[in-house]
Amino acid sequence: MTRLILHLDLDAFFAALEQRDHPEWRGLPLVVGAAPGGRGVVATCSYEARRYGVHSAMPIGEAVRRLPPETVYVRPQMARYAEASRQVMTALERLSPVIEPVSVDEAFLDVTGLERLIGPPEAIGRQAKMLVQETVGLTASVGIGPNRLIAKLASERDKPDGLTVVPSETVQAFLDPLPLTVLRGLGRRTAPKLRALGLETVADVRALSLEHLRRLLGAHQGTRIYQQARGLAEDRVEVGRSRQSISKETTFPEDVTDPALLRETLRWAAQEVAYLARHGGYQGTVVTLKIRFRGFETHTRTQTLRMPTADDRTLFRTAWALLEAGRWGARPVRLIGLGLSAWAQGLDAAVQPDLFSGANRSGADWSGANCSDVNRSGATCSDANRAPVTPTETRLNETLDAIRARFGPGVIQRGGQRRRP
DNA sequence: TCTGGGGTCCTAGGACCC
DNA sequence: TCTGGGGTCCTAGGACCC
Repeated sequence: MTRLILHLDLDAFFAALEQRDHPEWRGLPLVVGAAPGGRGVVATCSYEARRYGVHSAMPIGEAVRRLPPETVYVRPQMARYAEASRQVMTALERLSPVIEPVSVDEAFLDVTGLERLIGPPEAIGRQAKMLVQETVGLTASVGIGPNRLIAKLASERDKPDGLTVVPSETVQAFLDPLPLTVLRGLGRRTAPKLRALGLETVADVRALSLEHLRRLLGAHQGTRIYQQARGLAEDRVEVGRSRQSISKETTFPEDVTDPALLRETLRWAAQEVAYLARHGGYQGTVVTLKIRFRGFETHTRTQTLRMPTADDRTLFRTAWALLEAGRWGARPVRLIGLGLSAWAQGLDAAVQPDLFSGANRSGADWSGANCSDVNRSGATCSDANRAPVTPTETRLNETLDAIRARFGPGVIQRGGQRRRP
């Protein structure tokens, strides 16, 4: 049976939200991302900025070089964006309850059968865009097709504020002239392998045999590309997919050799990850340490624990032990971070929300307390309403403030948004 | 140009067991 | 003396995506 899959993508989401809330920024090039002069990239930029060739993931320095002086630079406020995203997703549920958000600004909906209620696919698409406009006052681009790949490519066809429907009969004609990089999995590394053979478009890829593609890209990847080139892809939309891992990492404004600062940063990451895990009802058994040295050389080390945990001290101790076991010496560190994954069977958030966070609801006052002996169930000082800052965080903030004082404001990027006293 | 942060999934090798 | 095949788990790295 042919399904009808709808993909919706909010146009320049972060930038559009900033311009919505700051009328004085409308019509100007606007960049959401790292501070100019800092060590980061563009997260999103307004369409006015895109005219200068600026795009997501471009190093901020390069963006500054290209953009005119009147450009507005803002730091991401993820909490605000997440809230708007939730509003959008909730509104779209009224169109179809079979919805799978894939990121903060994108979702797939299975709208199979809605034609009887609403009308042709175009009418369903218009309905989706209207819901977004009414809810958050933003435009979205919508694509509709028989599977996720086609729906997604259709939404990219006509941006911003576009609506493209690709019926099954026209899938191949739609796909054939597109550059081969539109296929999922043909990126920076893999695409050149095919270009080396003189291939440019999806039609060119379709000329290769399954065996040839499997030899070139590996059995799994080769098969997937072979199918995608023929318009065949996943058409299931998974409701309530739960996450597989939680991580926190940070790039220092300047490479760090001081072990104390690495320790404090790792402790901060452990607290953040543990906090998120407990509030999501997760306990994980695999701890990952991530470290990136000067020159961008990146390593990961993992350890599988005997017992699942969401305790920040366990995460920190495990990660620190991994770091010491790495024997990397005193090389300048660019980035450090920590992750938790491999949830205890049957205990993820979808099944047992908040199973592990009950102990955190006591309302006890941890502020300024020594949190080393709170309890064994995962509660620590970093919970209690999040308002009091932990001693660890205070120390980290002091260190980061010192760096700010040396390198100027705005250079410190710490992932996510949080309440600060 | 000099590369964020948060993710997902895959591969490949080695250990270990039957 | 030399040497199996399969399954599972763990680990490191990498490609890719938004």
